[in-house]
Amino acid sequence: MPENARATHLDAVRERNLASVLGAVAHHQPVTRARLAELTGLTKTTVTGQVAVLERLRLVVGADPVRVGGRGRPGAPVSLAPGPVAGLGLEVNGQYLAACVLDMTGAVRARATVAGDNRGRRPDATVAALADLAGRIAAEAAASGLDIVGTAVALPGVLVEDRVNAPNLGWDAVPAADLLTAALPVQPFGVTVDNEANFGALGELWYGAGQGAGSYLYLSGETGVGAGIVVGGKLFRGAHGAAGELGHVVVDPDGRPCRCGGAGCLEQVAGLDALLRTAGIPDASGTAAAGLAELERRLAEGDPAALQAAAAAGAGLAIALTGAVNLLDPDTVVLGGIHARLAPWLVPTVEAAVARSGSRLRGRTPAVRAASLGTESAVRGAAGTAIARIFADPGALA
Amino acid sequence: MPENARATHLDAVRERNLASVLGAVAHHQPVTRARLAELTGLTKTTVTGQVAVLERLRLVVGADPVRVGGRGRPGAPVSLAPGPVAGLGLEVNGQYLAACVLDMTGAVRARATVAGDNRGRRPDATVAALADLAGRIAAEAAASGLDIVGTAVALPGVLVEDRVNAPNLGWDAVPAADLLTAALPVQPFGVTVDNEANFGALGELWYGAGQGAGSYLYLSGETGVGAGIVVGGKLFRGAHGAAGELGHVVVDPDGRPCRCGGAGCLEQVAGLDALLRTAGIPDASGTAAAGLAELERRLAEGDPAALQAAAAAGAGLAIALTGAVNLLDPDTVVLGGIHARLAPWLVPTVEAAVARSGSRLRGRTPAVRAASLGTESAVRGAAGTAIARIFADPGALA
DNA sequence: CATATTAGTCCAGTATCTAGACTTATTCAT
DNA sequence: ATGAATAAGTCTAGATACTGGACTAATATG
Repeated sequence: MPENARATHLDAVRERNLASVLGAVAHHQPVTRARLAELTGLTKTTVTGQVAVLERLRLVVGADPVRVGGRGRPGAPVSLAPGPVAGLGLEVNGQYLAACVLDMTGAVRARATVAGDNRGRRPDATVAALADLAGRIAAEAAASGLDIVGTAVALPGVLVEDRVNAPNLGWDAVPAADLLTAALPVQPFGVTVDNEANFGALGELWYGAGQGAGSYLYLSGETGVGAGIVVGGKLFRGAHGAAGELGHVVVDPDGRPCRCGGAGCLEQVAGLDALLRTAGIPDASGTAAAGLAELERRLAEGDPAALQAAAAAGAGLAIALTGAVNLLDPDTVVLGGIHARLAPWLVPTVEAAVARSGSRLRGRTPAVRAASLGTESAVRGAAGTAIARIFADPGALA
Repeated sequence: MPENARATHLDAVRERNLASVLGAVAHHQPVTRARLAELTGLTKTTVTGQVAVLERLRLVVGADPVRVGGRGRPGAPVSLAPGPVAGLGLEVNGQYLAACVLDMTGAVRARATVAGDNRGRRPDATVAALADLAGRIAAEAAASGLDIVGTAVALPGVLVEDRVNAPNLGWDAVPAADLLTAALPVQPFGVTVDNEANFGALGELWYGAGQGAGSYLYLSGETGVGAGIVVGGKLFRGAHGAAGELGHVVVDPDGRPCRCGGAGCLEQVAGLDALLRTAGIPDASGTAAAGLAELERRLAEGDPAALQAAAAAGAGLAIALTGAVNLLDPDTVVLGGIHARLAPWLVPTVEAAVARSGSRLRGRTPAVRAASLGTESAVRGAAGTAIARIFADPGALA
């Protein structure tokens, strides 16, 4: 039996149309009310009313009347307001905490990072440190006239029923959303928690290398390897929110056993630890960043072990991504995290494999690119998500 | 910049609520208006009005007042009408054409199959034969008081921008939807064309082994191997509708070259041709069904070559499905087509592999089952899709 | 047989959108 | 300069769909 649609009431129409007008402003700013009416299919009357609401919510402001030289009365254009409404993105990582404030226009208005080893630290201690960082950056934002209305937090782990498993942090079934909601100030849009790969995918989609792609796959490589899947501009989360575990796709049936219980997983050839091991770089624990830098140096020099490590990673990625492309049919594949840094050694292999496989079926070959936001993909995506929630339901600010 | 919602008008509210009421009837029939008001969150007044519309459209009918023994005035329940509104499903396959008529309740009201080799036949000839079959079954349905309002057609190929590539039929960029729309009578809901694996997935979801699964993966094995992906009760089509090409996931990097351009694809170990080859069964062309029967016989006898073929297919499926499960996070995996018939020899291997990999991350292990509709999965899914379009927009019948 | 209880209908009221007339602001031609 | 043409934005009336509560209908209970 097909599923059924949820009932809608009249006020829902208003809310939807408010979101629709705000979205049209975002995509076409600066834009007049008359043009908004064309864009949304609503009448001028309705648009005027909705714009008035959005102005009252301080989400849009009147812009300078940019005349191009038409005939009649010139329109009074509106644009997204560069404040005071803002969203906060936070990120917890093995090596650092990061924060980033975005205003409605998507501009970065504040950012901060706190280095420190979060692996093995107690979850509540990490959450307290994050709340402290959030408090400081919120104060900084307030000083420049911004008001944070929602927060999103990127974690390096899998969400299972509102609990987070993050092996690289030593977190096991931690109710992260609850802890964070309790630790952070109350906000109209509350706190959203998700996987670092998912937010990274959105970050690159909105502000980085994924712009313009309707559907794409973002590969997030650190110690572990994960993927964020975007379809039609939205995250694909799977049935229980655990989609995108690309790191545990089997790329070598006879390969090394993996901490996931399987063997020959992608993570065992393309994760940071695996790369350093194969390249013969000592695992000076806690200095992952240093290890990566050393690997890059040796690759640039042409060190054979390093090149072999990159080749193995490239081959593994090629197999895993070929499979993912056949299964998901994306526009674009973006390599993020360590794989963005190693892109020169990986992209050609991956691109060739993806182009070869299935090309005779699909006709079209997805582009393969390196991420362009570096280590910021996930925080930016998180902050963007906080903003996106405002776009989805601006009326909730009232 | 986040995407924007489309504007809604008042009449859209009416349409949505009409669909909502119809859906509630479907899921809870027989059901009174008062209960429908509770279920949908609409008022009794509104529900009464909507039910009146649905009765006028002949989608629901009054049912016998089933009293359980409450106090007050007994309700006058309504149920889905077992006619005259009906949907038609069609399927084109290498070896046969099939058709199936479903009424609103999901009951099969007519079915027919025409055997014949469609491989290499000209697309327009195949379409003409299909239209002929559709005409005959529509006449049969009309004789029992049914009126077909929409048709869906399952094809063994990939859709690329409204054109179908179906290597097993010899179809290359055939504008199937246009040909079929022209060949079939005009209907309110028109003609929907999709992949056989996608419709098979929906067929098993609604009427077969996938019932109750929110998200699942349906494996459709014939000469080729494809997958239908259902997420949250809806098909996942990917960016360009070509998602689910599981047959071309790499399961053996050193394996045989494949017609897709790659090498070591799943299809090369788990497709029907590959299975027969490995089992040493001569490829008596055109008798695929006979080949499969022979393979089953030899497996039952314990023939070593046949067992080896099944083991290789099982191992390949295990790798491909493990990857798919990690990427998509479904509830359930359903093996369809030839793999349903071979399930006894495949399910244990696949189930063990899927349970092993990623279990430490996700906690939950998807169930692995054989399809239960046999060769009918795809036609049933197609017919169900025709019906589903009525459920999605009942007002379009007016 | 009266009362309680629940189903379904009727009717007035509210919120939202639409349509078209009207006002305002600007350009272009005379 | 001045008036016609043009386009933006506002105002008013009207249509539509839902809500809420009063009302009628049908049945069980005591």
